[in-house]
Amino acid sequence: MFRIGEFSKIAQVSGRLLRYYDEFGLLSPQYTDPQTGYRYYSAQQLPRLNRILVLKELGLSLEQVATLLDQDTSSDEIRGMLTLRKAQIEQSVQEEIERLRRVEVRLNQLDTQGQIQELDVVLKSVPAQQFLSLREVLPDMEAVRRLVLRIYTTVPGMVGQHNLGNIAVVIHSPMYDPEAFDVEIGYLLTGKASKSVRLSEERMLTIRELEAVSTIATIAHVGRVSDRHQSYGALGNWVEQNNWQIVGLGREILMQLPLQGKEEEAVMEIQLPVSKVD
Amino acid sequence: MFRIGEFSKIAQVSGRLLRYYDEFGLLSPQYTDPQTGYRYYSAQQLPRLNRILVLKELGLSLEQVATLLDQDTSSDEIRGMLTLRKAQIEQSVQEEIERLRRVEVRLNQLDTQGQIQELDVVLKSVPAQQFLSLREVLPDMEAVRRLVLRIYTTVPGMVGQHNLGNIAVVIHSPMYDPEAFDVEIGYLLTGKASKSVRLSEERMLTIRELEAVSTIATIAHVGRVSDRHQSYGALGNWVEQNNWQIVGLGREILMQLPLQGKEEEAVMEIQLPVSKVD
DNA sequence: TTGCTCCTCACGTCACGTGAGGTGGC
DNA sequence: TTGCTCCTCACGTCACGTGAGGTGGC
Repeated sequence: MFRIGEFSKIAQVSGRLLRYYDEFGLLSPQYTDPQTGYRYYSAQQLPRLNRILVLKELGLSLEQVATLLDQDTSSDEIRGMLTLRKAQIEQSVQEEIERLRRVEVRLNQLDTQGQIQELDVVLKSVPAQQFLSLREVLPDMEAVRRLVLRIYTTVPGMVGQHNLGNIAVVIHSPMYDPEAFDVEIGYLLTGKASKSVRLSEERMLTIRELEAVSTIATIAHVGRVSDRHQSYGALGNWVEQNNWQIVGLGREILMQLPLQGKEEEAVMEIQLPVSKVD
Repeated sequence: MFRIGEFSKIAQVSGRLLRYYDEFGLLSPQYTDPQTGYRYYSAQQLPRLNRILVLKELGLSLEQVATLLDQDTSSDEIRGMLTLRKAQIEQSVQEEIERLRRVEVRLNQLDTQGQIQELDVVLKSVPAQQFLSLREVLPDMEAVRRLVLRIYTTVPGMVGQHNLGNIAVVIHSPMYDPEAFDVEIGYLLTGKASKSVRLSEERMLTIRELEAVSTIATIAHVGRVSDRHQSYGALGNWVEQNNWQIVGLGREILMQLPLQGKEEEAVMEIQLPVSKVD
C-alpha cells in the first residue's frame, strides 16, 4: 500500500488529481483511514489509473471515461461514444487547419503591408424575414439614394415605427451595370405584418417574405455609400480565397443612413449568400 | 444608436457577450445612460465587433485580442503573437491527428474483439535516480527471483528503510536469451545516498546514478512475473505501431513483490526508453 | 397599464492548480 | 521534537450561458 505521495510519484500525476478522481468516484484508494482521512493506494490500482489517463488523452470527459470503465456499459454504447469522438476530432482537425490558414493570411499581410487592415468578414445565418418593399430598375446610384430617403421619410409616418426594422436593399441586377440598377428597397419588419403602402401613383410597397439564408458572408461598410465597392471587393476576395461561392442575391442592410452632412458616417452591412465549393 | 437587443440581433451575438466585452473593456457602448445603465451602441461599432469575433475565432484569448486591437501595439509584437499562435495550431493539429489514430485503433479493437482489453501504455519521463545495485549474469528466471528476494529481505535491515524506494531491475542483455540473464538489481534511493552494501563474499551492491530518460514508454503488469512477456509484447507492439523506437535499456520497477502465495498479485511497471522514428 | 427590454448580481461550466491553515507519522 | 506528508476547504481559471429578481421605456 502506498500513501498518496508515493503513488502519485510512481504514476507521475499530482496528488490533487488523485484526490479529485477519488471525489469524482473514478478511482478511490483501496483503503481510506476513517480517522485521519489518509488515502492508501494499492499497486494493483495502477492499471486502472493508466487506463483513465489514456482515455482522457483521447479527449473524453471524465464522465465518459467513467462510463467506458463501467462493466455494465455495452460494447455498442462504447462504440457509439468512440464514433462520436472520432467525428468530433475529424471536425476539429478541419477547423484547426482552416484557422491555421487564416493566421497565415494575417501574417502575410503583416509582412507585405506592415499592418493588419483587412476588412473583417463574418459568416452568419439569417432567418426568413417579412420585407415591405418595392422593386424597380433605376438609372443611377443617385436615384437609388433618393428612393431610399423617400422611403425612410415617408413610410414610418404611414405605418408607425412599431414594426419597422432596418432598411434593406436587395440587388437583383445579375451583373454590375452602371446604367441600370435593378433593386428592391424597403423595410425589414420585426413583428407581425403591416399592410401594403402606396408611396405615389406608380409606386407601392408590398409585403413578401425575404428568404432565410443558412450561410451568408457579411462585411460592415462604414463611410460614404459611394465607396462601398471597396467593401464589395474585400468581401468578394474573401469569398473566393476561402473557397466559397455566391449562391444568391446580395443584400445591403442600412444601419446608419447617409444623412445630410453625415455621409461619411453611414454604415451598412453587405451580405452575400454563399456555400462551400466542393 | 441601438439598444443592446437590436445591436446583438444585427451582429448575431448574445446580449450577455456584449455586456461581457463592455466589462472586459474590449468594446464599450458609445453611450451608457448613467441613470438606468442602459447601453447604447452605434452602428459604427460594428466593424470593431466583427474584428473581435474574427480574431477570437483564430483561437486568441480576449486578452490577446485586446492587445492586437490596441493602437500602441507594434507590428513586431503582433507578428510575435500570430507566429506563436501559428505554432500552437500546428502542434494541436498534430495532436489531434494522433488522437484520431488512437480512437480508430480502439474502434478496430472493438470490432474485432468485442471489447477494449488492450493494456494501456503511458509515456512518462523519469529523472536521474541513485541506484543501489549489483549487476550479474544469471542462468534463469528463478535465479533472478531469488536474488530479488534476497535483496528485499536483507538490504533494509542493513541500511534502514529510510531512503529505500522500489526495487528495480535493469535489463542489460541485448537480446532475450533464456539461458543467460544479464541484469542489474537493486533499490532506487529516494534521498541522499547511503553507502555500498555487502550481501555476501562475492556480492556487493554499489551506488551509481541511473540516467534520466526524457521519454519512456511504460506499462503496468499485474500478475505472475512469469507472465510478463505478455505485457512486454503489448508494450513492444505499441512502440512499433506508434512509430517509436527503443533507445535504451529496459527497466522493471517492482511495486508489489511476488511474495509466497501471492504470486498473482505481483505488480511491476515495465519501462522502455523510446524516441520518435523520424 | 401591460408587455417587452434592460439592468445587476451570482451561480455553473471542466478538470484540476494553488495556496491557506491545520494535523498525522516516523 | 522536528520536518515531511497528508488532510480539507476554498478560490482561481476562461468566456461566457442561464436564471433570479427587479426596473426602465413606449
